[in-house]
Amino acid sequence: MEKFDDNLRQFAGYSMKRAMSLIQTDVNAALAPFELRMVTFSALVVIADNPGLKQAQLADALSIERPNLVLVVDELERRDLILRDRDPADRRAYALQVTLAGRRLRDRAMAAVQDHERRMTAGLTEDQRQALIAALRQIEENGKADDDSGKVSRA
Amino acid sequence: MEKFDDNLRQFAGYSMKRAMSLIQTDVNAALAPFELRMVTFSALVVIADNPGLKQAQLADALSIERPNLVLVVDELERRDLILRDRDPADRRAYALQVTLAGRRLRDRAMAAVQDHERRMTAGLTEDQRQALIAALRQIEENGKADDDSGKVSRA
DNA sequence: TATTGTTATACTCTATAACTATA
DNA sequence: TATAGTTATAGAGTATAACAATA
Repeated sequence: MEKFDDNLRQFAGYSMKRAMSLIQTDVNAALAPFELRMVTFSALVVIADNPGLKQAQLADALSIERPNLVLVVDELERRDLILRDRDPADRRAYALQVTLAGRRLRDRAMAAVQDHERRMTAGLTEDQRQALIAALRQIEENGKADDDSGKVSRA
Repeated sequence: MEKFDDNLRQFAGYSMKRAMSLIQTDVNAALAPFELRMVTFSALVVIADNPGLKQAQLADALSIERPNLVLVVDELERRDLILRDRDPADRRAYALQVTLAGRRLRDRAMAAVQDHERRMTAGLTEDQRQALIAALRQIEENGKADDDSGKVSRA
């Protein structure tokens, strides 16, 4: 049963949209006990791994627009998980730092997300999981290349 | 450069979100000449492949909520790409049918989406592309199973 | 002039409750 | 009472323009 969409299943994007929707639901449930969402978790991890990062750099790393990042950083700062140090060399910019509480929450959330990953990729071998991630990165590279060439030809 | 998010790259969901965002942009650009979006294209294809389908069945097949499907079907009907036949056996329901114009537009849009698929999966062998789709379907099954068990234990 | 962070805003996607007409 | 389609609405997520402070 449920083969109404057979013709769409030839497209990676179609299955990806469906898989992504379920992953989003599952990871948000996994992060709910920590009052984190996918984007706040991602920001927390990247800040912890890259002390002194500026907001613009973080937005670029996570591929989100700067205005949308402001509320994410606000939320992490309000909960004392990170702090906004002033960059002495450039007083416009913040140097983002994780706090001890932030590091501890990240560790617990990271374990929960790893559980989530194991749940969602159950039935795949580790090789298959790595091949999946590699294929997704290839698509990302292809998409970025198209994006760039579009920008260049428009410019 | 740009390895700020190395720690997040171990998660399929993280790379998937990034790949999906670029796919969405690219497929919408590919469908723009036909004034279709991903969801209207998908609905058109499934209706064409399953004449007489009811809206509730279509919503279920595409995993979108019934209220959100209404505007999608409205749009396709307004453009005379599909029509809403009344089901004589159940006067509450519509039997959705593709029109000749709808079939023709679907054919042209399908070719454009196949081009898009080739562009986005460039650099992958056909085996790798098929493995990607299989892995995504496995994740979808895992996510559905979790979803269901959640519902059961809550019920 | 250009850039950092910010505000305001708008548009899409998604989810739920409640209605109507039929069953 | 349950279901098909609909309406209204609210919440995310995402994108752009424009501003103040600083470079």
